[in-house]
Amino acid sequence: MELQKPRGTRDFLFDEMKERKFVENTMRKVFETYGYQEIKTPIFEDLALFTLKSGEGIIEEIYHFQDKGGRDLALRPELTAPVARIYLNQLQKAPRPIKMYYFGSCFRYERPQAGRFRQFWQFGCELIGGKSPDCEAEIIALAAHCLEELKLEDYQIHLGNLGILRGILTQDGVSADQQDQVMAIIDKGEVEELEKLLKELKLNEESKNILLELIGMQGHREVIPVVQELVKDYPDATKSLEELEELLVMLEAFGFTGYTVNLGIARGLDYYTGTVFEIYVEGLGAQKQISGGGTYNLIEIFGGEKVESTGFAFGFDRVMESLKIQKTQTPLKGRVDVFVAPISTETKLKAFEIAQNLRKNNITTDVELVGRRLKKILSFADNSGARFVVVVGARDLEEDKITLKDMESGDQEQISIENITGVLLDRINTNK
RNA sequence: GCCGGGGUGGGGUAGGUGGUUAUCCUACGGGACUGUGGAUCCCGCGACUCGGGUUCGAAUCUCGGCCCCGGCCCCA
Repeated sequence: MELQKPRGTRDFLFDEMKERKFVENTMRKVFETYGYQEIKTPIFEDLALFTLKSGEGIIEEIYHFQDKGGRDLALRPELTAPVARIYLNQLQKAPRPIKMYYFGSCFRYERPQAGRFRQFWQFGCELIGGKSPDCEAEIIALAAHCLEELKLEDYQIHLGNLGILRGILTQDGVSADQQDQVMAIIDKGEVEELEKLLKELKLNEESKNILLELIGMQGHREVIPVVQELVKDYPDATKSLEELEELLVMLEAFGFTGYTVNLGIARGLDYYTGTVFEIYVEGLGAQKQISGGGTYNLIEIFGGEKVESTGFAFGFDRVMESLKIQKTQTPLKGRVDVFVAPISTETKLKAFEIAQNLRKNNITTDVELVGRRLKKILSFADNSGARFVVVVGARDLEEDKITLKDMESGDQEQISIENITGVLLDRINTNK
């Protein structure tokens, strides 16, 4: 094998592409139902767009290069930053809230493993300039709606609010930088290490215990009063908790109650502020998360005026994998509905004419281009998934007719050329 | 960057203690069958991941690269 695709990339063949397109189109439909409009941003951007947000360390994981003008560019590792850039460049004065969605591939220089590739796709959205928790409720409902529409069965949507943990830390005088450290460890779920760090930060004993209790807290509505009691002496945390409670009430109105409240969600990113959520599917290997999002403050980091935004993205490849392991069927259509088969070279031109006529009537049609004998054509047509074959032979043509063969039943009949389109449209539509 | 398991025709595989022409299934092309498919039979096409080493001789043993699978790190 001389020519290989780069490490961590994939080719998608016909059937897989059909499945991916089905999922893509389903998501598109749902996002648009909620009033989102699609945007497309460049595959590469200034490297600075990504380092600004995530620090220089991230360069290790970015495909970056210099172009011939010496500009430092990068293949985008994610889509939130480009969307924030678009907002700053062109949409600051657009009527709010702004709802946009995107679908595109991102690139990260990482070691490939289950559910992790060097080129991968994200399908997501951003809602800029709305109000929490209203936006969050709608977005979570949207995410759940997508999965429902895709008929994915087993998944868990976990909700949390970073303001609760941060509220406690702030009140105890833990600086923002130190808080980020704490959140990072919570995100990893390493309790012992967390205790160690909290001791170093000289957090008071009571706050420490509350914090440790909170991050293990998971459940439905009933955890709210429990948390309320725990944080009652922390006004900021209490305020965030109220926001979370409000979110749950709103979610009910949006018709979604299948969530798990999980205060241990921290997200790896520093710019998330309040509500966060993640969606998990079991059995995906080390990468069980198929989606994540929340409310963040990225635009301010980029130097814009403070405007709240909420967003989330599906790891598209992981959604595909989830559907696969849960054996969810996506409809697979054949390549064409009709195959036009000339019996000999004498009838070839007539066959082209007929095929073209069908196509102009929106019937997916293939016509023999290899000059094979009829037997082979029928076999090939069958493999193509064609439901009908139009056999074009000299004998029929003398009467201005063709033979229409139904590949499922094997039945065939003579039909006059002028009626083919009508007959086929009729049968294809009633057969659906 | 680290650890473990792998890599044989287009796809799926057998062989692995070194030794003739590398097995089988499938797909593909042609024919038996010059206007009727998914059946049968015949023929054909086509592979040891790459490079070095050991050896009279390597798909097989050995070292390294590349790639795949899984895990660690990381995960915007």
